[in-house]
Amino acid sequence: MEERSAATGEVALPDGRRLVPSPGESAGALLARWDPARAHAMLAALWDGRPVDLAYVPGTAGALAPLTFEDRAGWEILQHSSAHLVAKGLVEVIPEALPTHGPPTDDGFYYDFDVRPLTPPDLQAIGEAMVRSVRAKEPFVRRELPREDARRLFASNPYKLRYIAASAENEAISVYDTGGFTDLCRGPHVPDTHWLEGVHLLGFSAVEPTEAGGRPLQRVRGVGFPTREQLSKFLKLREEAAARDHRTIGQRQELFFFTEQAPGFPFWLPNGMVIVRELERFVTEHLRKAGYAEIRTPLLFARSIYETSGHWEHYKENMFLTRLEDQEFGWKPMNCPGAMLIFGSRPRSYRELPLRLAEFAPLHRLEASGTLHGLLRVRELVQDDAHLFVTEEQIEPEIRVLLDWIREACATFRLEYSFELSTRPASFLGEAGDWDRAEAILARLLDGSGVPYRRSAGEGAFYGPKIDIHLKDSLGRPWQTGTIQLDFQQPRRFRLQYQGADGGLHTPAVVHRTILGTWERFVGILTEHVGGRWPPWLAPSQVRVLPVTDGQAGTAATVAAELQALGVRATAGASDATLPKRVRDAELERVPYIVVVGERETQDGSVSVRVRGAKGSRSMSRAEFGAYVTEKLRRREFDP
RNA sequence: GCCACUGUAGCUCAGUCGGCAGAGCGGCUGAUUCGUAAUCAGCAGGUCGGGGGUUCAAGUCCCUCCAGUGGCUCCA
Repeated sequence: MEERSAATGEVALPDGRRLVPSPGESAGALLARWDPARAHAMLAALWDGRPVDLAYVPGTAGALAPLTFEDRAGWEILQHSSAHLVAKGLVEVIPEALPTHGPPTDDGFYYDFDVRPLTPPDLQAIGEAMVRSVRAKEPFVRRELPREDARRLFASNPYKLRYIAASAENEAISVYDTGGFTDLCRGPHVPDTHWLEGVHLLGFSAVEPTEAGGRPLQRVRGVGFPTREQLSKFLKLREEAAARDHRTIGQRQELFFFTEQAPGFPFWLPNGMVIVRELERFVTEHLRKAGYAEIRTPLLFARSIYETSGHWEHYKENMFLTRLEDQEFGWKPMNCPGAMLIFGSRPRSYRELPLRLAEFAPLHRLEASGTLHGLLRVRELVQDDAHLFVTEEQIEPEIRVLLDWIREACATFRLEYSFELSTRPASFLGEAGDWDRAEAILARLLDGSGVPYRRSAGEGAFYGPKIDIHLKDSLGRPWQTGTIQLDFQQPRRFRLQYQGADGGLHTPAVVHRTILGTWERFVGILTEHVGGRWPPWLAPSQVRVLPVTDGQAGTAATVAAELQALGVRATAGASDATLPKRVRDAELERVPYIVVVGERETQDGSVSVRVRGAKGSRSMSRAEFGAYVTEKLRRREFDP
């Protein structure tokens, strides 16, 4: 806590200095007096921990601190001010538009309007209006109004009236004027529109109406920077991110493709399949060590199975259904029913627990057409799935192992991840008490793991709470991959039992879990993460052996064959183009190792190796190179 | 599913006012035999997303369906 000065009107600053404001001196003026060198970067202030405008005049003693774009709070203020600028521009272009609200988000801001559907020319015109406002350097001026005046001011805007009605009786109603545009707002704001020089509109879309029966609102999204240089940097980063898009790389590297005739159903091409199989091997090796057994269960089940599992009631809309001889069947959207049936197929003993059953089967989910997104959201997918049938005591140690394994796996891929704890949804199976218990267990495990996590109330699966792992794509959008779900409901519904040491019959708990999630989404994320530069162990083509001329075609074939015998994916290239051209092709393919053999190498049994990402080439013996590569592959090293 | 936008050669894209469908890359053929990010020449390749309409004439205008993109909703 900031120490309050006893002396009336004395203002404490972050470095411990105290200043006495002259009458009417604003926070901005005080801060400029305190630190003139940094004054230009200050866009707002904290007064006793509360964000205020620089124009705010502190009447009493208190603590004052500057806010800049570098501070999260300052960043948000600039985003929010940018939203105001959008509203000003949009109302200039479409005077009958009703602004609703325009908050900052994780990565920018938006402003929602009740207005006819927008068009690209609208956006263009709005942008131009915003630029005019920025050039005019219009100040954000705060006014506080009596409620009645505020109601009159916004009489034509029911959304703003609702905010006024919802605000606390004792709260001042404040509005901000910006070059003739007035918006209801708590503030604070940047001093003037010139601060918004680096604002950039990202697009617009319809959003669901805030209330039933209302018409959809139009959302304009954007991001703000205090300077054009910072905006340019951002745009450049985005451009680079677009080049890493897995859909682009997947096409270039021939990893997968989609066709209009099967929307949302990926075709894995030979190169992509190499990656999937390597990932499968990576996970399967772990399963063997960690005491899992593998199973294979049907892709189709009669409706009654889903009625038992609860999917019929809670997931039917997302299922592909089909009729077989007058009976309704559904393609399985998850592997759990099959695992439940196997557990229940004969009497079980506590000695068999924990029973860990893994199944990598194709799953079908009828995702809405508008949500499909390359490999990141598909309708047919394969999870690295397993179900752990456990006693109550085994829950914690089993999940702890899973959390460790997730950390280890992410380290292998150098992926940054975050955990999310999702709790009981509105539509759930079983008793609230079971849920509380399960949620408490997961929370305790996460707390104990020391990894920060987010809590999402109401986001759990219908049968239990879960810990989700989130990975981000190249544009920073988060995607759920791995998941750990604790389920007391399905075992009960399937009447699963085991005989305990006490001779009695007990119902096991089930941990549903995936580590990488699905091959589809994981390969998609990983493609963007590595930008198509696959770690050698995953690279579809690991070594390209190039002869300098036809004369060394035999040498190239021999070298490639030697490497293949070591289990390396090596191919000998032809000499159908100039060497620089063939090197270029292999570089663009992101092959980790390009080996050149010419006359010299043929003579002395060496190879000239070009390692992806390294400058130049180096010479080594064939045996040395073979050992080098196989060691890289064995250790699953990230860099070649 | 909702809103907006987009769909032309394998890929990236041009195609003006409605008037003969184009380029680069890739592919194929030939020449070149090349020392670490593009050798040269020639050739092939198109139901202009599908269907319907307007028109003497449609890649271009209108309707409709499909798919994709960005959001929303939903979710691994």
